[in-house]
Amino acid sequence: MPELPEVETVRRGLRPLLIGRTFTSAGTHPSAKFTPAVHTVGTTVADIDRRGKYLLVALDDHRSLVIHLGMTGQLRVDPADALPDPYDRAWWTLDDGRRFAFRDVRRFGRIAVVGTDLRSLPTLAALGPEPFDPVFTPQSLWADLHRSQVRVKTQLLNQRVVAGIGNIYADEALWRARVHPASRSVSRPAAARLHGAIIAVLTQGIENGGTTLRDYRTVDGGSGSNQYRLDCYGQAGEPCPRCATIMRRQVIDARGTTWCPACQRR
DNA sequence: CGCAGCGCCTGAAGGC
DNA sequence: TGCCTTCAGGCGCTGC
Repeated sequence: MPELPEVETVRRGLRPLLIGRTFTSAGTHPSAKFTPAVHTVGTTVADIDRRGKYLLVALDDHRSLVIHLGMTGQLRVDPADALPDPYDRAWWTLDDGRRFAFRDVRRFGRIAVVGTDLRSLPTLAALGPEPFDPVFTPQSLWADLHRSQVRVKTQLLNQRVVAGIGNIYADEALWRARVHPASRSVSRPAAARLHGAIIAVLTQGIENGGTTLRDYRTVDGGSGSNQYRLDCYGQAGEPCPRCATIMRRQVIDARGTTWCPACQRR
């Protein structure tokens, strides 16, 4: 599932391929999740940014093409003679003849085109701080978590306390900070550890080009390597890398969750 | 306004 | 071998 490190890796791969290119035609799957893509025809890509898990393709008319990869989304730039994939949900012809494609088997992804003000898209307006932004501090994390009784892991996933975390990096950060995922309150020292752990696991994820468990691919079709560096996610039944206690898995607020019952106490 | 619950999707994997 | 069921889960929407 593409989270911040995966989207950031895609962003970095896409920039040299798309910046300066003009969309000369576009087509989509009939779902309204993808049809807005056609409104970019005739524009030129000025830059590619990211906000949380959203890819922001800045266009030369000051609008932005916003792409969320959902669960199974992939972005590719193919040669002119490449065969289209049956799971391509949106595709653009570029002025150099190549083809830009958004492949998304489960169709959990979506596309929007917005004007100058990105906040006009409610989902972007509601997003919490970027984890690498200086406004995201141990104090702000504690204060935001403290405001709600919702379980800490669920708050990390809701994109309002901080943007960009999904199930993999939530489990990793909580493990690293030694915080129980189902906790409904977190001490100041625990929030400080969690703040550092969030930044650390996301930084490591970016450095490793993302986590490829199944669908996630880089722009060139390659895999990331962070799946070989996971301490917690998917490690249920294995010994904890820190204390050797067998790691446990349980569904918490409808999300599969793995933690160490010894290191991560309530 | 906060939040719980539901629906969207389909391939993979497991059971019989 | 083949059919059926279950599972994975981010997010938009609805309604309390």
